[in-house]
Amino acid sequence: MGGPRFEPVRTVRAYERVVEQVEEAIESGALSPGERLPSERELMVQFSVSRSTVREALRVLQARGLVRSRPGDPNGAEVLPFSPAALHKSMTTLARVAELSLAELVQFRMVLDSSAVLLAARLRTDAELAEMAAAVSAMRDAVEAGRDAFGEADVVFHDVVARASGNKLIQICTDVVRSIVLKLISEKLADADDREALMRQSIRHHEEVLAAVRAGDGPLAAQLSRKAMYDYYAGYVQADERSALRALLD
Amino acid sequence: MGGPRFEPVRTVRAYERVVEQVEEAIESGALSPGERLPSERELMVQFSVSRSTVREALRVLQARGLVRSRPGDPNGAEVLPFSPAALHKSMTTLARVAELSLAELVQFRMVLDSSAVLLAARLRTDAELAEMAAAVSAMRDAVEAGRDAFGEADVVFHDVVARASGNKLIQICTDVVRSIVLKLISEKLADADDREALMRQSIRHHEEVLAAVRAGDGPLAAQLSRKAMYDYYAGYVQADERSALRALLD
DNA sequence: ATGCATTTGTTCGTATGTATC
DNA sequence: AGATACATACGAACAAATGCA
Repeated sequence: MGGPRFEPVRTVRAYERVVEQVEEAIESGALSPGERLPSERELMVQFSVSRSTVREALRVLQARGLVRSRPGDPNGAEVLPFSPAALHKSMTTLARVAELSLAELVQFRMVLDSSAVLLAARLRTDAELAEMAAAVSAMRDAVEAGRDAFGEADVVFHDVVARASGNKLIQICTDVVRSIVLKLISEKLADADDREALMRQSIRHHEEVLAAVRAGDGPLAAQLSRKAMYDYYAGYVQADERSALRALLD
Repeated sequence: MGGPRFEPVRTVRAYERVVEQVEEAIESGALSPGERLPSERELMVQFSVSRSTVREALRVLQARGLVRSRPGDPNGAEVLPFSPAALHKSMTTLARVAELSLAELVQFRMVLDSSAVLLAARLRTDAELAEMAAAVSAMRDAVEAGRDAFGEADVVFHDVVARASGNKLIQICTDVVRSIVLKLISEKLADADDREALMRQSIRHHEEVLAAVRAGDGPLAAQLSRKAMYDYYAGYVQADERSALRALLD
């Protein structure tokens, strides 16, 4: 018994070894955003692989949002600054192939947004509070202005709240999930005949949340936030899924 | 003024068009998990592109977790069932390049886990409740048994709770973020000299949460869950970041 | 502003190891 | 065991695009 415990040898493709090394260099900070990778021909020398292999590796790194290469650029592929694009892509794919329902996405938003506003109520700066107030004010102006302006001001409000939460992960996920939800119901949003009533109700809700944040009452702000999102989106989710959303209300 | 609003022409690479079409086929359900793509040679005919272009497209699809190709497989690339691997990968990358702190990750776990338990308290089935109880029981047995057994039983408990929440997105994100956190502190976890005391405290907390779930008291269960996670992880996060964690406690 | 050299995007051909029948 | 079809990997070539002198 005992003896050396051999591990199964997984054949690792050549392009993967290239990806691993470059990825490690980027994530460890040895390569910073804005810097350039060597040219493809230079890489094939350094890694002792063919150009095809180098290119397959670059495609993977590009798909992960780490680099970008342009034809003719004599400087080689560019190391990109962080972007949630890759996360966005994989979560969008997830939503489709895992067949996430609109209710699940909205519920997730309720969780994230209410948590963000709970934290923001306790951690926000005065400057951030002013930004939130300005966003709500912009929402009021937008009721009669343009059709897009209202949605944009709404996004700004939630962005400021997410930022004020102090948690970058919450901020990023909030942004990603919101854009997925908005894309899913973008067509329905347009032809709502009671659009103006919905907007005025939404503004009222935002004012209440803002007041709670100003007062530093996190739990109240969170509760109001969940209620506001429920009221705004409940009409778009199937009736039999609304109960799951209501389970988050107090 | 006015006139047609021209859009900038972005040159789209050949391999991208291939990716788009295959991706669309998979996400729309035209291609189901287990099914096979045509062979590379067949694909180059159908898309009228070269072998290299086909291969670059396949690498991207593989990086997104949609297909897998093996050498010698006479059937061509396999369409994979959904897996959160791609989401896991991009969130791990995010954690490194966006320099997420342990505190932010733990805070995110507190948000997700407490929301899951809140929902589970209201939506769980009796069978799921029994699974949770069994997991806590396994944690008790594991205190003296193995060192890994405790952690595994703990994972099982939270998995059941996440599943009982009825929200697949919460379930997946909970799983992804937990594995990232555990990886970050895996080395520290081993050499805690007061390990047994921590385990007994954790079991006590889990029993309380379980009781609240059984009683259907969601808010209480959520509150206990946040407190439990704070007590368990606070020692690992930097002192100046603990206040952000406490902002989530009531 | 105009070439020029270099790089990427893409194609084609070939050789090799491997899985399946 | 052999034949077949496949993916992996290499190398050479051409077109298009870019940056620089």
